[in-house]
Amino acid sequence: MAEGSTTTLGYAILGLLAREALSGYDLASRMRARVGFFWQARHSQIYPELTRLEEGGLVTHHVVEQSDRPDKKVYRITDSGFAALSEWVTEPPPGPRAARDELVLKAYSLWLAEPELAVALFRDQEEVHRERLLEYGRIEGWMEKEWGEDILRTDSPRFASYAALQRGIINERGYVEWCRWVAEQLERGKGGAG
Amino acid sequence: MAEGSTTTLGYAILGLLAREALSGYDLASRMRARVGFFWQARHSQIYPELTRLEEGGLVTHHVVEQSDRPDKKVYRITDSGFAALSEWVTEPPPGPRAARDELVLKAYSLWLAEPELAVALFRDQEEVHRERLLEYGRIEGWMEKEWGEDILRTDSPRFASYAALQRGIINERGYVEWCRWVAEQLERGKGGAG
DNA sequence: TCTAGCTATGTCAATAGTGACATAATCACT
DNA sequence: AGTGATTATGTCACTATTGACATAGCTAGA
Repeated sequence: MAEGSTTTLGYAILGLLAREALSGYDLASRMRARVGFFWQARHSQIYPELTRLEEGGLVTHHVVEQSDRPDKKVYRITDSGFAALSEWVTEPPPGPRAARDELVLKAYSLWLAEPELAVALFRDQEEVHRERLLEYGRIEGWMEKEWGEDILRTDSPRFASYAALQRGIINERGYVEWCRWVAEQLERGKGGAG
Repeated sequence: MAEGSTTTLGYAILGLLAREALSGYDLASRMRARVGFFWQARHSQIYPELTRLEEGGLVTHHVVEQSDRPDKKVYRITDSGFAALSEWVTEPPPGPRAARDELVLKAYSLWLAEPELAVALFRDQEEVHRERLLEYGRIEGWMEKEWGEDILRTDSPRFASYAALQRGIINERGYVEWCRWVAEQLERGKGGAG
């Protein structure tokens, strides 16, 4: 039970429920779209975690009957859940371990690759991240237009959403830059130096 | 035993063994230092994985007897291992799932935080990433000085190391920028807008 | 009526990763 | 002789995550 504490996934769920009450199904779609660019989870992870959170007293649920679609369990964060989340937010994240990135791992062995295939890979990834950057830019524009000054009101969830999005934008910008640089080196290279 | 394929961790290990023969212990320290900024693994994961790689015929080992310290098993990549690694390198990484980042997750719930504690967290993280950026910059300078033109020879492991490091540098630069921006918003904010 | 698709909730086996435990050789120092 | 650090290899229990399987209600269109 361990009242008042949970896993990182638990805090991700609480972070969403702190804004609005949601079903497991809705949480799963939020995890794909909204929060998905820095934390992901499948419904197979979410449903059991909701049970644990409820056992720990951090969320409660009630069944909502629907006529046009199947009934659902809507989960709501408790005072205890708010308290746990608020405490966790300012605790320093553990260790200096950086993120795992498979493309960088591939780059580390890139000297073994067929040059044409390597260029194709990085041009392709450049495009993937450029698309994602554009998508984030669209969301940013929407937030600025729809939310106005709220995005700078640091005690509002809108600021928090905007801040998280900024990390995504900066990250994708850097990723595009890197992919392009690698591709250019490979194109220029053709095996020889300068 | 599924000849010629392995897990991502397996390719990380092969990527190191493609450059030099190493013991499990040495691999573990490389995983902390060299490759550690984009892929990490404990020795408890590495030793079993080496066994699997050997069963799959991708690596072999021989025992090296040492007088000044305990004996060790030195692992060497096989032709089959080189082939598997070379193929994997240019395969597009799966899915569009971005990296998990706990600090961004915290940012998403930052509206619930004590403002002073939130500023402290992001100033602290800014410093952490600034330090890491400086460290990467030192390594970059060392590579450029020691390796010269080799870092642009795209069929050399030195280029591959340099390219992977570039991702780390760009990433940390962006991370520092973001932390600073968040901290500034929080300091300026004090709960009100603009 | 049948089908496809979306909403909705769950379980389960397998893989990936962490942290603790366990053992042992060797060296430097006290 | 004892202590602590480093090198060296391994196991084990637990947690985290994925992908497949399973079920079912409801709607819209062929």
